[in-house]
Amino acid sequence: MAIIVNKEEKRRNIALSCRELLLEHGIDNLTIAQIAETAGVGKGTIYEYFENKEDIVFEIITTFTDEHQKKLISISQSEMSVRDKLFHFLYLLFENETARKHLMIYKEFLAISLMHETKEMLTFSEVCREQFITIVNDILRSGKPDEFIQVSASTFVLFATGLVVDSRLNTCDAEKEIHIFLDALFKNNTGEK
Amino acid sequence: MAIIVNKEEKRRNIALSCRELLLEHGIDNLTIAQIAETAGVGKGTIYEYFENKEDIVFEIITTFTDEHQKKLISISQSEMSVRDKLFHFLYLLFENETARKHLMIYKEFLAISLMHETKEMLTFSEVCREQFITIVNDILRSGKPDEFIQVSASTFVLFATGLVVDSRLNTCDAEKEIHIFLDALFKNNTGEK
DNA sequence: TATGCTTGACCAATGGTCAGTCAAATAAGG
DNA sequence: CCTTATTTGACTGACCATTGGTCAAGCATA
Repeated sequence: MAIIVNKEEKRRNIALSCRELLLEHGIDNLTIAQIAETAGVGKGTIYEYFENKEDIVFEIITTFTDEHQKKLISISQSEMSVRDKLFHFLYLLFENETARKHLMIYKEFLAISLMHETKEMLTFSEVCREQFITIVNDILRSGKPDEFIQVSASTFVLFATGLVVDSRLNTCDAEKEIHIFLDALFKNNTGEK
Repeated sequence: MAIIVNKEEKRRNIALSCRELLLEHGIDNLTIAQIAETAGVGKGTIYEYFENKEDIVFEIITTFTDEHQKKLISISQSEMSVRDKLFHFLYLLFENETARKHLMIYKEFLAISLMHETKEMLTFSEVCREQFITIVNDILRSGKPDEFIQVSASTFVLFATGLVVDSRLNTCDAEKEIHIFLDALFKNNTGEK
């Protein structure tokens, strides 16, 4: 017999070694040749571990979303008020330069996912959505009675998606829009007419 | 002198002749060769009237969005209640097979726009967003006093964008989500705690 | 004839393939 | 236990097909 490599691990390692490359070039300007070179393997080897280009990009993006999820959960479990938690949940992708790079990657992932609705893409997106909804529900339930607001987590997540997409426009200031959204929710909740 | 053609008109005609082609194949599986053949011109001619592939797709999509805008305005000017207007505003892209095809096109436009943030794309998206906001504001203002709800038009449009994107997922039932969203807005408005 | 529209052969870039090579582990032979 | 042969999975990069985009030549009309 010959060498047996851990396919999963190597797959992950190739992905990890190309994170910076993806941040620098964006999905569309990333070539397989670059990926192979950066990972230090031949072009053919890439196709030993990945189905196609999407598959690689997908794996790299997963390394980012894993990080993002952890941060969201840490926000959910923090000691902030419900409103502050919700704000940071939404604002996490905008709060600094690094976050904005991740936002860019996430937008490009959405782009691919919208254009080629492959089964893997959809499944992954569904899982992410479910996780987001779970986290928002945790946040909503974590509040004291006077912090209770009446809004479905799924509505919240839809707003978040819209924010990611439309934040590319100059006329859409993410921070401002989040505050407007939250103001509406919390103001309506005070019972005023 | 030789023939002088109306560039704008020919551009538009090429776009119009390729609407079905786009609906059938989707953006990514649409080739310039197909476009040229369908439009009945040589491949080189395409580049006489369009900068690049995006530019063509963009023009075709414009023929769809123009239609969509008109329908939205007609909803805005109808005699429905504010809630019904808002519902149809959001549900317009989901209500039948034809609409869903347009939805598909719009999603692919978003995909392109997210991946290549060219100046033209952004400008076009900004204009659309402004128009949507104007229409929603018209709807909100058209209500009788007892229909008044406190929500910013931009929040509404962000939700709409999120809905377009996430509607590709099985776990996101557009009609249901719209009702949940509107329920929250109109329920909160009754002043209950 | 002059002008400018039209064309399709051609080019470059790139995602993906595959026949061949390499090297480690095992088997066989002494 | 050492040496050699063999097997087999990993790896490679030249090559292929597709396709977006170019351009020199041709064509038709005023």
